[in-house]
Amino acid sequence: MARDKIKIKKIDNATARQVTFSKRRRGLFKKAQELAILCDVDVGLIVFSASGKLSDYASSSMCEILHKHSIQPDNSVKPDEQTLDLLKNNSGYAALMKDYADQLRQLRQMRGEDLQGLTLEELVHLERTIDIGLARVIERKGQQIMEELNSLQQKGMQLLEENKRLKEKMEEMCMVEKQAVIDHDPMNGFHEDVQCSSESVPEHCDQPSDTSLKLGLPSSDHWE
Amino acid sequence: MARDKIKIKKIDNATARQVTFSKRRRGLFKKAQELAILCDVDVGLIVFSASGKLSDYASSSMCEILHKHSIQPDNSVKPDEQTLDLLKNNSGYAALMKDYADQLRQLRQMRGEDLQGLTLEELVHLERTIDIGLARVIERKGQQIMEELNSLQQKGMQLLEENKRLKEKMEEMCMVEKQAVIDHDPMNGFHEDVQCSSESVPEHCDQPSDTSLKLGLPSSDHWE
DNA sequence: AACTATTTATAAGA
DNA sequence: TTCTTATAAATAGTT
Repeated sequence: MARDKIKIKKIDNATARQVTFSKRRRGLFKKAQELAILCDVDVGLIVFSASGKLSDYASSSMCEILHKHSIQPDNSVKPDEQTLDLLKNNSGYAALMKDYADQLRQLRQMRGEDLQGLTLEELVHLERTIDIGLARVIERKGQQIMEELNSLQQKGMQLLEENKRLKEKMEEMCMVEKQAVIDHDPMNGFHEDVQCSSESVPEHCDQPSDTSLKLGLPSSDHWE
Repeated sequence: MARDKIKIKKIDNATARQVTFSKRRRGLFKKAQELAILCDVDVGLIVFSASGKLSDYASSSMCEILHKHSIQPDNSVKPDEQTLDLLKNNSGYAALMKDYADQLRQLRQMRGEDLQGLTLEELVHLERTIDIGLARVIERKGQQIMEELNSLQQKGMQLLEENKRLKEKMEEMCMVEKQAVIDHDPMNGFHEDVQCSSESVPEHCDQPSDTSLKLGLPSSDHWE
């Protein structure tokens, strides 16, 4: 672009190359900025020198531009690769994957899968681990059963009390009504039979049958 | 840069702006490519048009450039955010994390930890799962024990046979030697006592004691 | 880094 | 969008 026309290929002379790099890099960044301002668009430019030094320009924030770039629908394949690349070079991810694989193996082995490779000692250790876990689960199950039984019992008691109270109240009411009937309508005994039946269930009683269903008591082969 | 000099500020006329965008974008990408080739450096360029369409150039892969960018020491804060951002917006990672968390929970529960939140039904199911796993581990342990016992037994048999063969050979040799002694050195009976002792152990016998050590038989409280 | 002859990019117009 | 063209900008080689 001056004095001589040049071919676009790597400049052999290292010094000349470095000089050209400085000049053209400045020009490139200027052009990038001009484009962003003139046309009101987002521009991101990243340049690594031969020595690995970074220079970048971003009309907004490079982070935002990279993010936009990563979620462009057209590049739906790219960001995955990119993400994977970032992940693979990310020690945290590597550790996570290791943990994940390790966990999966342990879980499978606790379920009795993939036991072929284990030594007798490892099998014994695994058995003990499972045994301990099983004991804890059984203990917790027992507690849970006791809690639910107690809860049921309490509810039963409450219902009984409620029932008793209601009965008393009803009888009282019947007495009052009877008295009223005696006082004002001595010929009508109809009310007594309907309203004072001991079969009646109060409406605000919390579904007693439903509670026992929710308990879901285990079948006998699981009781300890 | 032509006909008229222009001020670097947003072009008001939308059409003119779009035209300039097209022209300058092409120029910018050309310059970027030239810089990369001439100076043998990595260049990455990202441009979003006003309508949000992306165009990019990367001398190597954009992926590589972004990665380099992300690990530049100066930008050590940025890439973390960026990586996290990418990760959070990446369904694969989200699924992995979900799996990971789920696995961890299952593993802990099989070990008898974190049981508080489980219902009685879940506890019963967990118990059955563990029970099945335990049964498999115990079965596999039994197999392993049988295998190792058989292996030991076989080795013992081999040793016995070897021993027997050696004894026979020795006796044979002693006979020959005796004969030779009788033939040529009737006064020397020394060799017989040393070389024909039945206590000798052949050198190529595979460490029999070591095998039993490796077996690592379990303590009695784990036998079924 | 500064200079300058040229090449290149591009603004405006078609 | 593309082509044209006058002119601004960029820059290769030199100092």
